[in-house]
Amino acid sequence: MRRPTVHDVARTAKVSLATVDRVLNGREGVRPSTQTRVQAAIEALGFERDISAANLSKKRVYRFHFVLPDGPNSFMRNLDAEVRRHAAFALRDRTEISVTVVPPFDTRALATALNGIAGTEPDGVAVVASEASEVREAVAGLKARGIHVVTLVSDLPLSARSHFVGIDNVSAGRTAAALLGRFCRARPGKVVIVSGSMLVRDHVERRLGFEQVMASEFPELELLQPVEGRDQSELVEQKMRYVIQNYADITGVYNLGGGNHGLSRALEAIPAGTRPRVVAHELTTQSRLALQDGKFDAILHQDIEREVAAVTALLRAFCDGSEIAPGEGRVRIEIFMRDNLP
Amino acid sequence: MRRPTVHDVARTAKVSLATVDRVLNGREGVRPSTQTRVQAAIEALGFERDISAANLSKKRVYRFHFVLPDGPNSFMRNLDAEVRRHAAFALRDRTEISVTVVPPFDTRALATALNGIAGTEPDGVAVVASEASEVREAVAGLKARGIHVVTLVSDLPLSARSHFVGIDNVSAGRTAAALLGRFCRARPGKVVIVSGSMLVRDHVERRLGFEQVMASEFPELELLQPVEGRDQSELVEQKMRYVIQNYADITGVYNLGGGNHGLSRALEAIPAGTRPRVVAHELTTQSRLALQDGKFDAILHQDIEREVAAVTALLRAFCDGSEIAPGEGRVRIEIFMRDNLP
DNA sequence: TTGAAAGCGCTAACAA
DNA sequence: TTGTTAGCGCTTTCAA
Repeated sequence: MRRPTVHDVARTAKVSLATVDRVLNGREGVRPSTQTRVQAAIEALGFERDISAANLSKKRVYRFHFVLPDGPNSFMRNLDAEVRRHAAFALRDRTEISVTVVPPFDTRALATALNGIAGTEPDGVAVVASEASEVREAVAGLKARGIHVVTLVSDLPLSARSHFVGIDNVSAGRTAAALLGRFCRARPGKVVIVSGSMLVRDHVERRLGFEQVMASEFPELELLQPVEGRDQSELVEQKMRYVIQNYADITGVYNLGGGNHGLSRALEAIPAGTRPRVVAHELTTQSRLALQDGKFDAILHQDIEREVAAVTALLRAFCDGSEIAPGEGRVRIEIFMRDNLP
Repeated sequence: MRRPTVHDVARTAKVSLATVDRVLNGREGVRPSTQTRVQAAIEALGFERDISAANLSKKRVYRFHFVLPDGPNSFMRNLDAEVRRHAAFALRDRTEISVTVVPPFDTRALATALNGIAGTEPDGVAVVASEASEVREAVAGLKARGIHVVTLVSDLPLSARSHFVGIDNVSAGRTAAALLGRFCRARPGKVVIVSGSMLVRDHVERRLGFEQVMASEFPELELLQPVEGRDQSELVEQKMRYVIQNYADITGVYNLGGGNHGLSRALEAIPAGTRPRVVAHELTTQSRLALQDGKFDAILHQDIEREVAAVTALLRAFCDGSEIAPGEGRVRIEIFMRDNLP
């Protein structure tokens, strides 16, 4: 059975193609009675419009702009690379993607960048957000000009952003605690959190989740004051060396931000047999190595490919004014250990 | 800049559209010299064919058939449901999907079913394989008729199947051991493997991987003789009750097959505080409940949605004779704990 | 071996 | 308010 086309609908409703098209696209200039007739025909035939044919015909081009943090953070560099990879791919779907990078943890620079791209009039913007009112205002400005904004990886709630794409970071923190807590039960002691910056929401949320579960399920483990490494390997290494020197019974480490390489190096100060259990975030060259040589026990990961694909799908949907499936943009938290590395 | 179309290529190469199309699709009847001229034009313009326009034009219909195990196994029922859900979706891509179910662990019935669908002449077949020579022969028969076969979830190596879609099951077993071993370190004792059937390859491989890592990394944990539950809750429950009664120091359980609900019920015979750590497979209603109430510690999962999508993508690629990306069809092993449930 | 022309399902300018 | 018609980029007869 051939699936019904606009022609079938037109014939059944006894109207022309153009009228069917008007009804289909909710354009005006159709008498209500005709309207219902066409609707009835659509229902009766179970007609569903062929999206690719529609796109081909309207040769609409979507222009999206990504704003990502600059700097050496491997996760962000991977994200950047994936966006550019995806850009080539998206061209086939009439989607042009451009990218700007801005200094990390610099809310002023981020806001300026966002205000700047308004002038290029893209159809949509994706941004790795930092928490600040100036950033919120910039997002509001874009929205006011009819440019849809989606936050990526780190959210900006209570702003004009239309959607968030990323993992549930509270849940990620809780999962880290569930793992680390179980890993450490054999040897109770102190647990260290390494964070990047409390300026970005994903880090705040991970810490929150981690502390929730630690307190309720593993009260025998003592949490030390978090170490702020600003996602910089050198800083993380230096601060962790200090912590390691000052506390003998560190049994677990949760790095919820970047700088895995620094953490990995700092751990070398401890003899292999007595190192703490380690849970960290994002699978990168360095964290993979650490997993393989046994320095890290588990990595929580977000699937960048899915995220970038979700961003463009969402932005396209916003541009078309089409329905967003609930949970769209929510990416699962993946857990990698040495034996299930992809 | 507009992206180049077949018209541009034709104009540049000074040939007609039809000739460009012949070159593009590798059809014969083009003089080598013309061939190169067209190729040159394609290169020069950086032409890339618009796939959706091509599909629209050829209105080719792909007909794929899935053969899945019948029975109460929740994972298989979910798989079945996902295939049917995907079928509706795939229609938009001119892909018609049909499904047959066959009794589980019955290689004769499976072979008969495979031989039967050859008559309906589909373009491709996806099958959850069982290990048997009659099944291999049936696959060879399909292949001989030009019908591509992809194995799904459980593979059939050394057969005429063109590809496998699923997780790396050895790796899954290893991961289960890496988790369970770490979880059990606080309380050394005996570990039980619950399997479905050694007739299906995925179970064999999981067991292999699990035993590898247990032996090399956690020699202090003693593995009991595996319990065969044939993926049936009642059987798993009954056999596990027996094991629990006979061994006091069971510290870990790995269920690599179905019947999670039975396992869950059997565990209730043990006081909550002293229950073993449990790792199982596949997120279903029952295993989710067990995770939530703390009976299970972790679930290894395969993303059914991805798998079914990969199957159709692969079968389409085989039909079109197009390139298969290396690693295509390989699905990541996901780990779920209570706190990262989707 | 090559080309002209019709058509896939949908949209949009223009005419009525 | 409605209809006619010419495309979008590609494929595919059919004829040359």
